Amino acid sequence: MKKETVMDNAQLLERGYRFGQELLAWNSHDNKRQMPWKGEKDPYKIWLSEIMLQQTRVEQGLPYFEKFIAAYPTIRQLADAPDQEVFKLWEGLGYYSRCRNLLATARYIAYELDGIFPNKYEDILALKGVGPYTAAAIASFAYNLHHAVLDGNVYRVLSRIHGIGTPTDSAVGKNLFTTLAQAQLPDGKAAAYNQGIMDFGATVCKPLPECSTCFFADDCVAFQTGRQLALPIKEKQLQVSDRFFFYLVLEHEGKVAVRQRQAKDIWLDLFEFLLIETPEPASWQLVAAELEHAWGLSPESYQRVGTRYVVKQRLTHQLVHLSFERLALNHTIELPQLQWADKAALENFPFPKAIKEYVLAEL
DNA sequence: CACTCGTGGAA
DNA sequence: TTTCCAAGAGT
Repeated sequence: MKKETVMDNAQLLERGYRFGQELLAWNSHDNKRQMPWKGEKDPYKIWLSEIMLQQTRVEQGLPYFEKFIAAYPTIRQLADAPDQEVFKLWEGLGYYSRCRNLLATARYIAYELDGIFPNKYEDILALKGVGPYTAAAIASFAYNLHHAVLDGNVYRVLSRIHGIGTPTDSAVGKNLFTTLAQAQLPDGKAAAYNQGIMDFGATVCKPLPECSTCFFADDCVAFQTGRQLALPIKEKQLQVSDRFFFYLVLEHEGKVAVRQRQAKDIWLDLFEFLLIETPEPASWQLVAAELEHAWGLSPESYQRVGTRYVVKQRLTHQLVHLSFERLALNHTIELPQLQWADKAALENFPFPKAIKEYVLAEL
């Protein structure tokens, strides 16, 4: 009901049309933002860049894009790469399910679709790791199909120019802005408009906006009513919980024991050391007891070497407290999913950022 | 569908 | 220091 109330507003639609025309002019003459994939028509490169930029700043994702294109110039080369090699290239970029889905989709296109990237919106949307935003981005940039992108920039721009206070992180808000974004997409200009509105949101209509340089300030409802800093509205506040990871870095004859995370949890598919997780900060006594109880490692079977290494890693919903303790074993042991790697070979394993930093600093 | 999945930079 | 949030998607 609310959606129709807004969409039936002729004033809003007219404002949206005017914004589209002025945005296209701005994009042609005043948009100075440059990115290596801008104007790119190779769907592989567009797809790769869009996956990498999900919830990721351009400056952070750009070096990864360059690395991937250098290593895998074509989608078939990506499809043929070993998992661990690709994860190693993705290491540090975060949201590692993107990497898993990237590989699955590359192999699907290379071998099920004979290397031909889909060119219909519904087929693009069906790809693993591709949602409404990425499908619209690929469809418009590669094929100029009439699909409007809706990302954080677009939410911000639309909520401000129209003065819409409906929370963008609500179901109602998502439907409303999806409909509105599509409704004001200029005919035949999907690629330029989509690129323009995201650049506009990133360089002018930023969280802290530069309204004095904005071409639309005179028509912007938020600016005219002094609400540009209050929009968009988000209603949900995220909860951050503490977790305590105690890593036992087992060493024997120049080798280190590592294993791959397999649970549906943070850092799925990445590597780590033998882990004891506790609900509260753990004392060495507690860890030593667990070490003996769970894996039969008595205090006589190892020596503590080096110093305790402690670090905190903040994730979106968690604050992980990591402790590392090096243990030199008298005898090697066999544990499920545990593999002994040469220290020099650790650089081939993809680790979470905090563990990689530990490896570089201490091993 | 509410919740979860990293990391880095800015305010 | 803490908080926000950035070219979102999967479940």
